Amino acid sequence: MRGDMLDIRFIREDPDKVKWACEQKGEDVSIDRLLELDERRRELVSEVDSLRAERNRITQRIKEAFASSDKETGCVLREKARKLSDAVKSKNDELKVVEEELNSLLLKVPNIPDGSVQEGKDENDNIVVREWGEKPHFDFEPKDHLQIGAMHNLFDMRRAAKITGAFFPLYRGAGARLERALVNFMLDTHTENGYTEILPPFLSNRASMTGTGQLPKLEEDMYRVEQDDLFLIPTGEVPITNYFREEIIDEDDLPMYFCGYTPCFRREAGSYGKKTKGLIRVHQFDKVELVKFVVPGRSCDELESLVADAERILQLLGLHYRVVRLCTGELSFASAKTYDIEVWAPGMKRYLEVSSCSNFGDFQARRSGIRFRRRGGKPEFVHTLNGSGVATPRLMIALLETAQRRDGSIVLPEPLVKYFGQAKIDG
RNA sequence: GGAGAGGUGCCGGAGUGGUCGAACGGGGCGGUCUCGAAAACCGUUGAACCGUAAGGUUCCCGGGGUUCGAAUCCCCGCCUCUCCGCCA
Repeated sequence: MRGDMLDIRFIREDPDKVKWACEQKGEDVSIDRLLELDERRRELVSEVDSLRAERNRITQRIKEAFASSDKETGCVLREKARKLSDAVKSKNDELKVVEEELNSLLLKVPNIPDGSVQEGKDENDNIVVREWGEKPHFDFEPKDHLQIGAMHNLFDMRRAAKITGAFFPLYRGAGARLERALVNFMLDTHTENGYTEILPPFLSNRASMTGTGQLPKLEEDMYRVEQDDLFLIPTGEVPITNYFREEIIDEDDLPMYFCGYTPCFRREAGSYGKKTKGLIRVHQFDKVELVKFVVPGRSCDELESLVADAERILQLLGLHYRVVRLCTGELSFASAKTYDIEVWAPGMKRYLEVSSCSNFGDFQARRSGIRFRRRGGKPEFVHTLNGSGVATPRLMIALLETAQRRDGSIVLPEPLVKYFGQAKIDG
């Protein structure tokens, strides 16, 4: 359906489409400059190649000359080869400069929205594609998670701020145990459903961050360990997707499904004060991530089932939610198509995004060199997908607010009981 | 952190300045044989870039350097292994 998008060839063939994508996603990249560089690059490559070809021919003759003790010819040729080598070098340096700029521009070109995504500017253009369950009714005024948390001493944001800084969470007692229970419940649910569990490193290097598309754009949004040039992962997507960076996967091994628990670290630069009460927006949160590697033709269907797999968590917990298809303007840099899952938090009286499920097409695979080979064929890029299945803080918010009773106790949904160890939080 | 060893194709493993994109073995693929299979035998089997093509160029962990010429020599980095130290 879609070709080799974001391949330089694709950009060459359909620059308008790429420009449109940049516009839709609000990315400022000069495609014209990029094409200019591309053309210059090809010119230089030809020049360097033919210079080298000639150099190689002479080099061969030098060998022969010396082998037949024709020192004179040998020396003359050697002088000639030396000059050619110098020429190769300077042309090649020129080429490197061009390639460097070309490359850095290329890395800033966003993925192209899939044809099934509606055009739009902001969240008002997102489309609710379905809802599950309904908003619970209370015969009392439901408390929000902060009130509930305070009542049962589940978190302590104030002291967490002392330890680290504002907006770092700290769970305690039943709160900590509930967090742990949720993570385990989700992991078990997904592994029973065919996902292989991964527990990856929580820091990633620059190459990995570039591979999944966090870099270069989001450098400022990530915590960075300067000394080692590593980044704290903003999502489990990064380490899990990069698991296969620079590899050629056997076709028979596809599709591959992985899930993994990781904490996620986000600086959330500039977002203070923006609906950031309590646990809703924090610098560190836990998440179970789902990642798929699939054959190109399958990724559309795989996205639908990925969303369904994430939804299952909320269904099992009996939480009302809706699924939203993001418009072009709301898509992330790397995404071709994204569904958000928003769970209803009765205390906050609003929907909270707990999952974002995306099809990246071959965008990430291309950047990270993740390929597969069909029988007897040439390597091709896989398609990658991922989604949260799901993020805990907001899940916990929705759960606490939904499961509260008039007396302030929390009655846990049945599937969670064996993980939590008891059916109720009270007293 | 200290001392050594090493990173070569899908895998194992040669190669230590030209004739090497790379011996040899295994695997894969195709074929012969067979009722079929195994075995045996024969053939084939890396990737990227430029080019309509013919063809050319590059790649032996990554980056620099020496040289007419580097997988092969030198320097830096990354990674792996062994030993010592330290530590959860």
